[in-house]
Amino acid sequence: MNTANIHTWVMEPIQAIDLQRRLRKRLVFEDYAGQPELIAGVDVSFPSRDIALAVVVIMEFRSLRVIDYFHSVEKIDTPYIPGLLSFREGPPIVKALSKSPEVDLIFFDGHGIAHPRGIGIASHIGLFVEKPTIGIAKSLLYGELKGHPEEKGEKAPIHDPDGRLLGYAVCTRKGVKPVFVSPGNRITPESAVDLVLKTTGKYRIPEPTRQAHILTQELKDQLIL
DNA sequence: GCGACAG
DNA sequence: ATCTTGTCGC
Repeated sequence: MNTANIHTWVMEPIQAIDLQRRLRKRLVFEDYAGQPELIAGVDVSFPSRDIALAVVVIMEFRSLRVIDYFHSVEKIDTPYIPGLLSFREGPPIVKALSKSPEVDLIFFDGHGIAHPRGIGIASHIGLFVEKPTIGIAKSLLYGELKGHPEEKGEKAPIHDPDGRLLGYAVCTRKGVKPVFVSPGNRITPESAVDLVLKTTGKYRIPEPTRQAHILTQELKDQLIL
């Protein structure tokens, strides 16, 4: 009997893949079309090979102003393997989220369901929270793109081999590579794109994730190793 | 066997 | 992700 649950992170790749196949069945495909008040952006940096620093930025949706942030530092032995990112960055992220206040929506650096087994980091971590999560990746991991958005606001669908919609490549700034948006949990591809565009300013990366990334780098330089 | 491969 | 300088373009 396998007693592995969502709180289990350390295991061999084969076991991790098996766990993903079981966990993806728990994902909820309902929609979230409300106007959030508080949102969060999550990112992770590595001050050294096996030390991960996760940051959760809390911001106000309407003003996109950073209200507060929380972080955690953890020793990580799990290597990075495409498709298993959540097993490497999950531990510090969940710990930082446990220190954070409740928000209405969370943005992650990586994919949601646009993943080989339909459960990227935004989806996996989405199972830990009771809120909608969105995955925003800087490059494609899985799925086929039909088109190339060129103007800000335009999007091109990402489909799996069977033609099912996984998410969208979204142009967040004219002339630059699009960001790949997919639902983490409890949200639809369309709403995810809508919220990404509403939280995008003058940069390619939406503010939640962008601010989290900036803080992750600044805090890294303040650590005494 | 070959190519692809989030951060 | 991380290691690293300058450089092309809006």
